[in-house]
Amino acid sequence: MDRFRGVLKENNIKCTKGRLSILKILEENKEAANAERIYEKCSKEGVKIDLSTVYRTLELFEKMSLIEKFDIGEGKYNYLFKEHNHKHILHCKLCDKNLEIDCPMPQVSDIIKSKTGFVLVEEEIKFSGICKDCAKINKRKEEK
Amino acid sequence: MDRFRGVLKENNIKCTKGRLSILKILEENKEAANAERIYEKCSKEGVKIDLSTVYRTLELFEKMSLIEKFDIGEGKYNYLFKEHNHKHILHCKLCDKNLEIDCPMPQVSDIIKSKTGFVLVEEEIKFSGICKDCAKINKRKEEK
DNA sequence: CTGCGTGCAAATGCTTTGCATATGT
DNA sequence: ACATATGCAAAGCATTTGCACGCAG
Repeated sequence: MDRFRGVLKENNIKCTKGRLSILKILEENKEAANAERIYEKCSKEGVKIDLSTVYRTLELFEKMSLIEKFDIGEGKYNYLFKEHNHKHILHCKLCDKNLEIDCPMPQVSDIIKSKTGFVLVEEEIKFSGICKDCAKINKRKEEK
Repeated sequence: MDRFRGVLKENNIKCTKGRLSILKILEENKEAANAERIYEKCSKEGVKIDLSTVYRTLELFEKMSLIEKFDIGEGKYNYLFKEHNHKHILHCKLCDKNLEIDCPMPQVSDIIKSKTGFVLVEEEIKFSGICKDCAKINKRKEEK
């Protein structure tokens, strides 16, 4: 349990029972969970906490890069402890610049799962396109 | 303009000024648009219509498979005229069954665009995983 | 002791729905 | 004429925010 205290201290986050409990729950969870689910788990562990506090805590953890928040559609979000996160490269076809983004697959994966019950275990993706800056330049050319 | 009347008739949808206008706007739009944007375009064309009617019309068109509704996160949706829609195969690694889904890339694309300004123009994806039925069987095995 | 964290209630923003009226066929 | 489409206002729902009080450092 002191491990979690340490994590919070390292990130200059004040220790409170709620935050410790949420951190623990997130760390133990392999799968992404939503605020409600985390709220319920807190209750089960006897930690009385308000749902709004759960949201605020998750927001804080995300800002501190302890977890990743991802949008699963319908205005809902899941939260996942950062551990095996990986990135993707967006390669601009015009300027050859590379831009790094968090892997968007957890979202796709969750969407597909909720709609079809299909669980993705493997995927290969290659992204390429046109970056913001090049898009601007392109637009200017078109306007001439 | 009669083209649109025809489309509605074919689908047994009553013709109203609002529906015609929305169908026209959708057909002319290359990019996916949200209800608000469609509502604004109606107004610009002098078609007075309520936002709730726009939503109901979009819901109807989607049910009739004239358009595709896709979730772009934050509880928001975009609508796209069906024309160049393509599908993907989900291949189950356990039973070898194939499941067809609408390409999830428009969503990913819109999400990436809104967050980074990067416009995807090309992607290669290969999905494989475990289908609903096999997941069930697997679970049963684990429980033993 | 002081500022940050919290509970509670109310607000938000997009979308959906109920109901009385208007409109297409 | 009759069912169905529409406008208006109000409800839904996950998430966010304002405010007064409470607790960690």
